[in-house]
Amino acid sequence: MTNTTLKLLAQQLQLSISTVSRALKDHPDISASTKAKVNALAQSLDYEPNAYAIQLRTQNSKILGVIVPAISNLFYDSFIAAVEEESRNNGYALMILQSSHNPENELDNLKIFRQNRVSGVFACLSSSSENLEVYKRMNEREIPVVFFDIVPKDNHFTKVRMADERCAIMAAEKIIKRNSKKVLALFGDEDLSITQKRKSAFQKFMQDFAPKIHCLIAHASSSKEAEELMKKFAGKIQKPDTVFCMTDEILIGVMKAIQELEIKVPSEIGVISISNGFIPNLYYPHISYVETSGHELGKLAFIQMLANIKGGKTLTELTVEAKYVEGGSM
Amino acid sequence: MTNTTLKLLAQQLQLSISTVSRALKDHPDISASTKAKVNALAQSLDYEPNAYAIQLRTQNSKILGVIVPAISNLFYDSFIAAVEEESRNNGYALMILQSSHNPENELDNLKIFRQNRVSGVFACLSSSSENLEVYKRMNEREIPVVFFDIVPKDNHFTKVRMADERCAIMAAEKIIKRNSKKVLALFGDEDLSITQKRKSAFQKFMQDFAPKIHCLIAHASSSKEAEELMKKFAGKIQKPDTVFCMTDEILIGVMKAIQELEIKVPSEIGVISISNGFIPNLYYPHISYVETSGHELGKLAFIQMLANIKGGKTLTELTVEAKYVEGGSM
DNA sequence: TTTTAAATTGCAAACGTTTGCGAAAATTTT
DNA sequence: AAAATTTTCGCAAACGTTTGCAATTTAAAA
Repeated sequence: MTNTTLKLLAQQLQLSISTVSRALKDHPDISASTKAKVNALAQSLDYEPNAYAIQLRTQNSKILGVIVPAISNLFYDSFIAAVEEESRNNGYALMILQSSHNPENELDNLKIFRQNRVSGVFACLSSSSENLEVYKRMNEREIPVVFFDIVPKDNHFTKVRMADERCAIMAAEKIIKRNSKKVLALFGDEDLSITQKRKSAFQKFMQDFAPKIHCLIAHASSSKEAEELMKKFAGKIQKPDTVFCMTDEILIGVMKAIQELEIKVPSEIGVISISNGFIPNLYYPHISYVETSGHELGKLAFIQMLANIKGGKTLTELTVEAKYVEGGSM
Repeated sequence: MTNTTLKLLAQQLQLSISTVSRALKDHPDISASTKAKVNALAQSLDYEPNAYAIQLRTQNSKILGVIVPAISNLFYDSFIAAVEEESRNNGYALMILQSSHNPENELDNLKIFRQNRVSGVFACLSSSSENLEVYKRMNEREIPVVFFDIVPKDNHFTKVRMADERCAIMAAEKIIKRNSKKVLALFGDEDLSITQKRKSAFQKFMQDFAPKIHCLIAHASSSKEAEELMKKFAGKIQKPDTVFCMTDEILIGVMKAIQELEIKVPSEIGVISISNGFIPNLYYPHISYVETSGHELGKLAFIQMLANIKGGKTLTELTVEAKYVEGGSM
């Protein structure tokens, strides 16, 4: 069965295509009676405008692209969910592609976006040492790009991210309040900018406000590594009394070790993490965490995108504030 | 900066648009020398075909739609990830929308898909008692629909899902092998078809092969409910020695209760679940589970989609097999 | 050299919209 | 009743492709 088109409607009504088109969008030039007729027929033939034709004609796709390293990820999926929601409410549809942490895929994805003439793209870099040429090219073509989470240092771009420094500092505050003596602080991959930010803020704050607390800093680039680090340090004579986990991934590893070694939380060890809350709430007691909401970030990103699309360039770096959520682990 | 078009290339090369078009797609009619010239210029002006124009002309969008109840979900996101991967490898782009468990959103989403003339849609029903009219309308318009996971009973549609009965039976087998005396079996929302399938298969198998095992059946429609049920039954005089969790959601609740009550796994209680593995592996010991892979399902769904697009109708219900993954909880 | 065949390219229509502008019809003003 | 105005509508071009067919050029055969 062939789709109903303006042409078809026009023929059946003995009207011109342009009249039908205008009638359907309630153009003042068209009389109420014709509008009624047109709408009625359109309804009954369930006419649905062909998005391609519209986009071709208007050069405005009403489609936004999203690139994430991986869709199945507790943080990104809530980001996506938020962006999707906002998009739908604003008449945009979403095209989502994942780079699988592979810069090559990222290029392919961007190509698809360009070919589909998306109105804008949300991008999370798949690696820190990224070639930003492509993104510059997007900007040249006047396709706004809003970076989120893992953003380039270059400030020719619009960026939204969590207030990473604040997150780390809030966690540090709690650790100090708890009267910890020895803390194990586990961070992620060393050359991720997010790691650097969180780590340096954390270290500085601890240094400045509680120089007596003994701080063990270590990096783990996987859950497994975090688990092993935790086991290693828990085996030492002077065990840490608090452990700080920079991400969910690390928390997962740490908790595995804690469960296996049957260490009591919070009496034997305090645990605090930065997370969106899903993982921390899986355990008993719930793990206390500084909340980084993918959802909030998504909403902020969307606002930025809209601003970019509408009003030309707004090159800023925005952050969303975090808050501390008390579990029972501290 | 305006986008490069065939027209522009043609002008610069003093060729006709059609020649340029053919040259770019390596049409045999065009001489090698012109092809070279055209390609060179296209390259340097980085020409990228306008997908809308192509789609308008060819009536073939190369875009697939996906509707899930929620993107941020451990099962669906791996499904999406798989479909995305396959799609990209086959030259399709993905448009993903979520219904947020709201049939009204589902309708909106389908509308967007129709307007974008997607080549096909993967759909997971947002509620069991769904009005399938819209989907029939999709089929009338020759837009293939492949249902996954939560599928309609009506068999006018192509469906892929987990082999739910087999999953439940495999779990039951393990429970019997373990010499359980009293098992608590927790299922999800009672009127979901997936619940019905898993439950009836489970019950029948237990009845047939181990009628002496005392089976407590209960339903929980949230993690919280599962937690409370678990606590309730663990408080009884005759505690269950094995608990079966139909989904991740239920497992999460059960594990919270188990951790809180400090019940030892597996010595005091055995735990088995149906899951994709992420949640079960968060605990120590790892929870044994029957694996339902969103990834596998995604791949199967994509194959079905391709078949539908290419070769007309193939109305079948396919299932992907499950396998048992030993953790340390049984 | 002429005829025939093959290789190479261009013309023009079509896909389904939107929109500036002009034309016709209906209404109001002189 | 004629002129001026307003309301209502249609024409046609444009967006960037693809593709059947015709036209031209080149090479091969007679």
